[in-house]
Amino acid sequence: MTNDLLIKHISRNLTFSKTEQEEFCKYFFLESIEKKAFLLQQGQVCKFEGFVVEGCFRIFTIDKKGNENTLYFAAKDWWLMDIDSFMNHKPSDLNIQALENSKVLIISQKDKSTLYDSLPVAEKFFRIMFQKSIVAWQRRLIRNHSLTAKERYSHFIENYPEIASKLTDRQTSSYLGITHEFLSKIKKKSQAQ
Amino acid sequence: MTNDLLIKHISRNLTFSKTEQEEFCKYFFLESIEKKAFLLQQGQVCKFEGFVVEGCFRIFTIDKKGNENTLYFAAKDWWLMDIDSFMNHKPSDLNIQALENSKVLIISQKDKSTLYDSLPVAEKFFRIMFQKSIVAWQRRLIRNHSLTAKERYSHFIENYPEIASKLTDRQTSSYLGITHEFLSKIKKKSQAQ
DNA sequence: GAAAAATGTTGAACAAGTTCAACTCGACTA
DNA sequence: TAGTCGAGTTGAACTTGTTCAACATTTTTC
Repeated sequence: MTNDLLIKHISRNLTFSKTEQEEFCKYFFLESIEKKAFLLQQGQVCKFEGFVVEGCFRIFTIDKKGNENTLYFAAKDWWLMDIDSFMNHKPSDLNIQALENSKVLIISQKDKSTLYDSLPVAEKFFRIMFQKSIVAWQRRLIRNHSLTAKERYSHFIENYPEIASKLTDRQTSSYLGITHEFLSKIKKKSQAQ
Repeated sequence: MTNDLLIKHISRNLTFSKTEQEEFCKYFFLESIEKKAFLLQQGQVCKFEGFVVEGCFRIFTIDKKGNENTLYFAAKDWWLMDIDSFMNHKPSDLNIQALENSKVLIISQKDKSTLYDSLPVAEKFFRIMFQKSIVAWQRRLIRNHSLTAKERYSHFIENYPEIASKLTDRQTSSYLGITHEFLSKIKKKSQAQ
């Protein structure tokens, strides 16, 4: 079952009964996305939430100067959406693009509200997920303020080696908040040592 | 009642019945904190969650070089805690300090679990709060990557004038991720124009 | 399999932001 | 009342990271 991964993921955080597991999973359907295809493009309203089963995605914005800014990467076991757009029914600033052929368990916005109503423990589950997510955002902000580009790069490849290995330097640099030219220079320097 | 503000705050996001409001509020107690006093210091485990009723707080870390890094400011109507420490019962990296004489509605960790169990709609409420918080963190990260220090400063004082007016330049600069010397130079330049 | 397009590399000039040290000013304290 | 302490200012030298342009290399596309 493709839902096995989702159930395992839930169980890492909370104990669901068999019935609860089934109720939770029944709203999700599996979708395959080809490399380079977009699950969401800026301007669209995000009407789904996704859980990555296979592959990898990049979530990024494009600013006024045309620079891409990567918010995060989502590999297997990660959730995927534009929360702002999803919550407030407004056009998204984000692009969600597959970095390779991928599979995602999708739940529609409508079904998500139904799920919350029918299964109170789903509220608890997502409340915990969101809490964890905040911790990650806070830590990333502190790293951005207190570490140099080189230190952030090292941190990234050490902590997310599987993701890092799938990326082009341009994608990595847009996550770190530096230019790709400078990343190239950082890499050269660390080789030299 | 000191709980009026809390009830108003909830109502902005969700509709609670009178009974639910009472059940929700009964776990909170009001605490007064003097200017410069700490609600939490790094090394301690965060065993509470707070809702600011009056005053203002600064939540910050101190890194290895001794630099202060402000995560956020919490004025009236904001929530206050170290989520990581609270969730995982581990020593906090954060300091929560009152910038002026302040009042906070406090709920203990123990009562928070009781509240979640006794009032399912509390799960929904905090789930929504956390979602909103993530949106704010994501936006801040993008600003940090795509705007200059001067632009971030302008954004801050335009969007949070009440908070900004209470801060010293050192506090502001530690929020923006720059040195206080550089903030001083930014301010001088924008005066000149 | 060739052409086109995107990716990575390098250097030189530049801009943004830091560091350190010296100085001013007010506020609190003995 | 003097003294100290923390906050803000300024300048000079420095470091980090950017920009632009040229070129090499790989990947994609037809």
